[in-house]
Amino acid sequence: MEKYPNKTRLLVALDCIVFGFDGEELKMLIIKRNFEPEKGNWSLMGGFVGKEEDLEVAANRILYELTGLKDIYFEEIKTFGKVSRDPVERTISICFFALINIHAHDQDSAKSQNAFWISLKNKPNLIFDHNEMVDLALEKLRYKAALHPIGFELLPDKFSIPQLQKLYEAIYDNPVDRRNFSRKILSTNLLIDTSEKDEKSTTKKAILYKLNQDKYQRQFNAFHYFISESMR
Amino acid sequence: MEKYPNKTRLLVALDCIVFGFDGEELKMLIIKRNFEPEKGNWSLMGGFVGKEEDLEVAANRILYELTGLKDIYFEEIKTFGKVSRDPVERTISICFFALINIHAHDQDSAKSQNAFWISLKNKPNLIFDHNEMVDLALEKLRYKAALHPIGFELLPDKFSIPQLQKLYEAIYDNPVDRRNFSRKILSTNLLIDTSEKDEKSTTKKAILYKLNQDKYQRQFNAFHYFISESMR
DNA sequence: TTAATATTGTGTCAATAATACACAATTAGT
DNA sequence: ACTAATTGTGTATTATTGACACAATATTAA
Repeated sequence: MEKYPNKTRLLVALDCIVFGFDGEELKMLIIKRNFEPEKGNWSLMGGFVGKEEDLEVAANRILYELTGLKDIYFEEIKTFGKVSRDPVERTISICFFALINIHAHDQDSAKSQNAFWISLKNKPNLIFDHNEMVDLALEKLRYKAALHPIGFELLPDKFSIPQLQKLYEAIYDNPVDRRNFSRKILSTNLLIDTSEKDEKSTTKKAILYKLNQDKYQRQFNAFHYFISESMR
Repeated sequence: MEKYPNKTRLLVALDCIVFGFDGEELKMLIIKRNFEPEKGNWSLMGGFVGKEEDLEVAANRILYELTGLKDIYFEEIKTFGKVSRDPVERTISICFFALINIHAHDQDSAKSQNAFWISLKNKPNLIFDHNEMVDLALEKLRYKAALHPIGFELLPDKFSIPQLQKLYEAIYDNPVDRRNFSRKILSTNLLIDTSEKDEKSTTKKAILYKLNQDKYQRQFNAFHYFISESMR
């Protein structure tokens, strides 16, 4: 089994920031720990990598345990590896963030993990280096969403442009010009008019669009400049 | 020592793609292995993370062993963790790329590691998943260099705009319009005219510039769009 | 000494994109 | 039908990009 002699073997964990959007604020899932160490304190969802488990498989497993969802959009951020980052025993943690439609996840899965949605603005203190992880995740989300059509992952299948705008305003905590935003989004040709309207609205009902999945996947890595530099 | 019971501990390695530029072509350092496994074959420079060694410290150690340089620019790419990626024993590898001035590194350090510079265009087959790592490193370098002034890390302290242009042409394997490139670079105000000239040139000698270090560090994360989308 | 050659620095112009706005249309509730 | 809130679309100005031309500098060879 151990064929490289005299080498150190370490615990390898994954920790995940799950972002969601409720129509008003950017939210994330955190866990109230009901186990030691740090029982009762807040942490990110995580888990150890199994002996015969690929890293990607472990990430999907952890996201599934938390949300009951498969094929979630997620992205690696950084591997945290300070010697004493976990005071119990040295653990390397591969940190990633995931984006989900907040209304689509399984409530029971979240409950079983003791998970709660909180607004990024009221984030409590988290254990270990998890605060640093969240800061980096938000930074990466902002970076990525400014250039690539990543925001759609946080919305339902059908959504209006005002909804999308509110999402961007929540991500960047900054107002966006309605007219210019709409023009930019429509010029990408990523949206298909469903000819339905947003019935939730109390005044003029906005047109609901869906993603052009083909184009979305083909052009995902293209630059779009959704958000101007000064706002990021 | 082992305080999380029943959990798997894994070997944790680092593997590094070191890029350099000789004035004509984009190059990288690879190792001819004189040890088993895969003795005689080509691989990336790497090493295991020590028992009491921070990840960042290990990365700097490995880069120092290879190049004799400290404070090198490097950036994490991804952590590779397929179960059977190392056929000898399961090993997680944190992959990163580094950029150095090819003329500044220590030849003896490279020799002691059995390292050689090769052009990206003549890259031989590498062991394990190292080919995949190089592909990803090049992709990340192209992405990053298109938006951020990362290219300067590959040049000497004093360099001309034509030199910088040749570097970008090498990175993207594509010709660049001289006039527009020059305008774009100068408009960033990142360059300071040293009022010296490039004596290597056989015709009109180009002006040598140096980096405005202050501005470089302050605006590193600003978007610059050095390279148009169609070229990346 | 001058002409030829290669390369560098700078300039122009049209097309495109970004920014800052204004106005008309839709819907629910008075 | 009038009001209030919100949505969809338009327009004028400014800034940036992309395609191109030309003059200046340095070396080499006639």
